[in-house]
Amino acid sequence: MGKNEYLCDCNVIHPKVVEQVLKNMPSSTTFEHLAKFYKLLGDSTRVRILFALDQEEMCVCDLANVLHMTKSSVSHQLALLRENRIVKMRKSGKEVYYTLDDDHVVKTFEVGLLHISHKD
Amino acid sequence: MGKNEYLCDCNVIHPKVVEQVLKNMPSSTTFEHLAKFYKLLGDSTRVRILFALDQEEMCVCDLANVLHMTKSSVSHQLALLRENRIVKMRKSGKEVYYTLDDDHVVKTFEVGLLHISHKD
DNA sequence: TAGATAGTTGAGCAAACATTCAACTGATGG
DNA sequence: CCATCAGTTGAATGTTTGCTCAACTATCTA
Repeated sequence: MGKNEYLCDCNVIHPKVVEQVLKNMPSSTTFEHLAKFYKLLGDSTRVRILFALDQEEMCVCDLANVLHMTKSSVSHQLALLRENRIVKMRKSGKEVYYTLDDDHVVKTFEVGLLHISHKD
Repeated sequence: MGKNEYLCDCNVIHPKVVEQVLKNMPSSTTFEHLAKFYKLLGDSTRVRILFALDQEEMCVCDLANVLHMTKSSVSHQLALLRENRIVKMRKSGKEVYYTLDDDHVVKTFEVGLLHISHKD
């Protein structure tokens, strides 16, 4: 996502609107963090993982069975979620147990589900 | 995302947990809709567009100037958001004005911003 | 100690995706 | 009618990304 400082190819039509909106825009970094967060929720496998973990603490094999996927595939996605502190893990014997690590994720879910049920 | 009915490569370790979670899991379609919704918010350009439109109704050229991008690029993203009924358009003369078409988007934003400010 | 099971990890690959470029439509004004 | 400006659209391109496969670590148990 390395952005150049390229200019747009058209003129401002309503200078006051542009000026006003520009004044209120948060930094690019803020938007990138926000987009990154939503992108993590923007995959059906990860959404299903989070939904499952929202109900129960689960180990990788059980998750794989619930999702009908390979351990590897699930583990890759869990690693991604872990790196971004959306889930956390706990080791116990041979197993690794995962749980949600973020209250906001649950709230985002609720709003998202509301959106879905409203539109489709 | 055409998923096969392939099996996972490991055994169930806690049958009761798996059974219980499986019982509560919504359909794959529901998760795909949900993921699709989040994926639409999972891009910094689109997030910036939505943030701008949350403040003011804007035409494509003004948006392009606010975002420092080409009309084409902005228009492509607006088309995507329009197809998914997240923004709507209104024609007036040569210009096309866009606004948000979904209350839930705003609420999702709030939760997302909360998440960001909490973690970083 | 050897074998089996739980889980992780990196490389490879195909599909999805964001931006660019160029050609196009359509409305305005001289 | 012609030139210009706002906006859209499709093809091309380079990047991102999700899954697979195979190799690996670690823990338990016979």
